Amino acid sequence: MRLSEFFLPVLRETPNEAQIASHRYMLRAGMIRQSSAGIYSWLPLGFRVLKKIEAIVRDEQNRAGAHEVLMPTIQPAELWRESGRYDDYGKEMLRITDRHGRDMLYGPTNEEQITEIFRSAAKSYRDVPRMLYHIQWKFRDEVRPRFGIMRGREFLMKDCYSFDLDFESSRLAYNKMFVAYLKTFERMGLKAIPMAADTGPIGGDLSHEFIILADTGESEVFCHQDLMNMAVPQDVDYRANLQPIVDTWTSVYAAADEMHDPANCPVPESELVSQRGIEVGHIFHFGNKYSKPMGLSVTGPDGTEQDVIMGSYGVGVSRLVGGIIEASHDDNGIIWPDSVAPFHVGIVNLKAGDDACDAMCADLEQKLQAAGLDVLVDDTGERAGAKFATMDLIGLPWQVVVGPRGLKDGQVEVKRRAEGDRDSMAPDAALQRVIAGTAVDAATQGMF
RNA sequence: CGGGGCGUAGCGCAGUCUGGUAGCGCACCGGUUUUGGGAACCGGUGGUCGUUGGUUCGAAUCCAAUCGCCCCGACCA
Repeated sequence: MRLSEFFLPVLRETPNEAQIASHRYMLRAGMIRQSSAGIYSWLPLGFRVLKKIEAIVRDEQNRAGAHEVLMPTIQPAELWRESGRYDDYGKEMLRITDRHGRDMLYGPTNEEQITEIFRSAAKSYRDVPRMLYHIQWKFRDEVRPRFGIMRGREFLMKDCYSFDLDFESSRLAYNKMFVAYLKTFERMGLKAIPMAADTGPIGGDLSHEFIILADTGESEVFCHQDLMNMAVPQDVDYRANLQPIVDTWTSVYAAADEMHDPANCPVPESELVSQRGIEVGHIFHFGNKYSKPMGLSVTGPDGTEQDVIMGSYGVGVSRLVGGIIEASHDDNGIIWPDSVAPFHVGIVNLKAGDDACDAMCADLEQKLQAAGLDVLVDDTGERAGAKFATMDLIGLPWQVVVGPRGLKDGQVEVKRRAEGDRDSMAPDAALQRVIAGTAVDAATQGMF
């Protein structure tokens, strides 16, 4: 991609409404634009990150055995009257009346909708277990949207729903999602802590929040230090028994500040870690909370009708964009993990229009693309300092600097955004270092 | 929903107290000299001062209403 042809409206100064790092940088790096309170447009750079995160979430859901569907954003009120939540949900639900006077709503979540879909199709115990998910925009009319994309009113969420015959089977689904979440967040370069959570308005008796660690996070998390270094399982067989993995992760102390009681904490202070964090995922087992009132049942092996046992599993996809920035930035801008970077490498042409520089940049771009990397070439007429500042701001993992001075000696410079140091080397060596040093996520390969 | 703050050019701000017809920096356009960490100089473009009503000879400025946005708290993917 040539920057001279791209749409990247960077801001040199921070808009005064943006207080936290992710909001400031998303606005400055031209990733998003605010439409109204808590509602944003995604510009090309932000859109690429959002889509890459979505692709990774999708890939892990598929691996766990869930099937993707797509439900509408607008739902009929009748469904919510069936579950009883139409009256319970309150002002957070955006209610709409269509031209015929029918009560509709913009979905804040999809338990009712998925229950309706499943009940119309599932009749026998042979139709379960199943897991269905979708990645769709939600709307919750928050009283106070804030922190940019992190607590918007409109947000992109992956929500998965499990359908099982009994509790024990449902627990297997819960465990699959638990493990899938560990892997999903790790794949985005995040350290996620699963924490036992209140089941809240959705109800039920088994629930975990997944909190990613970031110094600027909203809530404080207390946990045993062992959790910090716990290895996320690789190459998981989702048909195998996952209970040992879940047990390993849930046996270690972890609590949000409202649940944490320093006086009665089982972990000695020397082993206790206190960190700030952001909730990016939440999984619930909620039994027959929806299946019972909405009449979702199947005929069991013994010929009796049984309520289907359900769970729901959410990931805040758009929130993750902000969450990753909160977890990974410095004073100069964003530092993207390879897997979700909008481009893996930025080539800085210090003298656009110079034949040698132009040719070198084009050659590097072509070879990096051939190796499967997403490449942004700054071929604008900006001065060097401005180009460097923009590159640091948008946070691409690698920068390759091509200028007449270095090129005279057959050298280009390679800079790793995270560490900041620059090395001069021959172009071939630069290619090799960047290609070898980039972990392109398979789910994002060739997306753009 | 309680408390606080702010709406003046794309962004950051001054001007409001004390009314006299809008300004600064950056950005943008043209030119010259420059060119390896946000260049300098010259010349330009761009604003119904959030909106509506009122007071006044005259309102960004005073009064009233209204809309929007942000921050703190309670609540949430």
